Amino acid sequence: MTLVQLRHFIVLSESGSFAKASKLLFLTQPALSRSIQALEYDLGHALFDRIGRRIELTMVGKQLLSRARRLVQEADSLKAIGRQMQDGVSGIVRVGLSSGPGAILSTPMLLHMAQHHPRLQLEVARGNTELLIHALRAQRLDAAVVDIRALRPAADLTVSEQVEMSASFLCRKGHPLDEVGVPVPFERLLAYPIASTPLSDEVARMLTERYGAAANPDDMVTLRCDDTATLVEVARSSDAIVLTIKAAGRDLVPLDTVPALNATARFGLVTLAHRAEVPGLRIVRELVTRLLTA
Amino acid sequence: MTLVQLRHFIVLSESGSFAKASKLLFLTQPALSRSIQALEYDLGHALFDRIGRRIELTMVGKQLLSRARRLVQEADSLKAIGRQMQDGVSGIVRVGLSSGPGAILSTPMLLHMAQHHPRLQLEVARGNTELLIHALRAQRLDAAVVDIRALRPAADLTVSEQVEMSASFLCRKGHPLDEVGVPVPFERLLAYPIASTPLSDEVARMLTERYGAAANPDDMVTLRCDDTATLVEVARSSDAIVLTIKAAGRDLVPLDTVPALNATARFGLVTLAHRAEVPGLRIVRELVTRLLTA
DNA sequence: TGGGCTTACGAGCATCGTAAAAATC
DNA sequence: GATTTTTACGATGCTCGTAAGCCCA
Repeated sequence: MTLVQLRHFIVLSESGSFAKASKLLFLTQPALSRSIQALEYDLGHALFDRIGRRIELTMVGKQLLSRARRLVQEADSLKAIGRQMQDGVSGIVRVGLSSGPGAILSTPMLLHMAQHHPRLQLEVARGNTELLIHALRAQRLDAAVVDIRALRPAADLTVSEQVEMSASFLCRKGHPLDEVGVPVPFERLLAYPIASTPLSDEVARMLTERYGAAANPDDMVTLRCDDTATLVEVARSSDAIVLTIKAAGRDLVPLDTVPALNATARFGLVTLAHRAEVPGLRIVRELVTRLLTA
Repeated sequence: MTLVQLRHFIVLSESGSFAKASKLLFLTQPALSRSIQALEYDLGHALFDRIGRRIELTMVGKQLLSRARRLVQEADSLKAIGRQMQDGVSGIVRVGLSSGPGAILSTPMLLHMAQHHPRLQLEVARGNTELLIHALRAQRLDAAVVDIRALRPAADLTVSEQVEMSASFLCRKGHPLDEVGVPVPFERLLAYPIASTPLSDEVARMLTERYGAAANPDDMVTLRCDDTATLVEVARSSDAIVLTIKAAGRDLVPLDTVPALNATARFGLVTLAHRAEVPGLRIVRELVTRLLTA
């Protein structure tokens, strides 16, 4: 018994003749004839009476027809669901965003989903990289977007959609240091509160090499917070200077420090290696790339 | 997407490895591997994560598994119902019995069904041959057991299970004519009431040829009734003599008339030609043969 | 005689099993 | 090195389409 045979059975019962049904099924008459014969043999009983040039459902055929209909319908539904999940237009995706990506992506991502993929559930988790990776490994997340420089390389993780974003010291418009076209010596920054997320050793090393011991984050940073968005808000409403990627605060002013900072952060989408992706992740993936490179 | 593939999917998800599943499915490992691959391709998404030598259901796989289970289960059920109807162990059979067969078959048939096929509905209709054949053509009966000599041959009717049964004049035990081993001249019968169902022209002709004009049923038969069982009961409780098949009244005594009657009735099971039988009819068919030849 | 279903036969396609390769532990 | 999955390849089997046969109006 085959799903194809059941489809033939159904169409034949509806069209009332092998000739018509075979056309509807894009088959030749003999092929349909054999298909029905095979089904009848398999079920152990004739489904149709061949009365001269007319056919008619047998008692058994009538009883089995309704069941065959339901079966085929469910098969179609199963396949449709499979394809739907492939498109990622429905289902659930759980994405973790670390501080920087969170500030840039959270709002536009949720917005985009609400507008363009109403049937796709998106769960955004915020947290530091270590926490997110742990959740990813525990399969409580499907993906995480983090600074991959803060990520210890691991064989069970795959990084994709990597984007490098330039970082800088940022201040509010109208800040005392906001003098257009005028480079600012690093020392002048220290007159203001410096805000930053916890920085990796790599970044700390770069800072001290460039600006001296005073740039050691342990000393330099006065406002430390996991959440970049909060830091940006602080810089926006005060004279505090925030060290972060420029894209996180587009309404803030990047300061031209001397020597130039020339720092970047490298964001990437981390998933478990050798694991099939949740279908909806395809959309998230594209979105992340688009939003970060915009 | 194939039912076979879905079965493979289910077994694989339960066994947890291609190797085990392939053994359970009586397949080689590569065959199973390809089957799953084909299904995954068809559904548009991986169903299993291949993690080293271990496999694990993907999110999509988990969602589709339950549906696949239900689908396969219903397919099995459909097939089972088909086969069950084939065996005829359930369903409904409507059989018409004319006078003679009714007397012999009604009770034992209903009894047998009640005892051995409790899930098979049997409807027994009694009536004369003409009435039964009409009901058969109108598809209000699935079969009729009648004297086929009283049946006008017709292309749309099929006769099977033909059995010839000897008929005789029967009287009760202890009847004045019941003298063991002593043949009875036909004329002596006429001293008693003669009971019979309406007889066909063929039988009438035979009677007059053998015993003379006095044997013309129109004159000879004094008790005429459609129902053989009733006639037998009359003969059982009176001196009436009944002309019918011996099997209809096993407790009655067949009379050795001179010349010998040597009459038979030819019973057969009539169905519509070119029509698939109701499944349960197989059992009825066997039962009729068995009861009539016993 | 024509329309409709079935049987016969050769071709194409899918699935299978065996064997070899790749990958993991 | 052993076990498990995947890929390669030749063989079997199934289903299809064309053509011929059969049957009923």
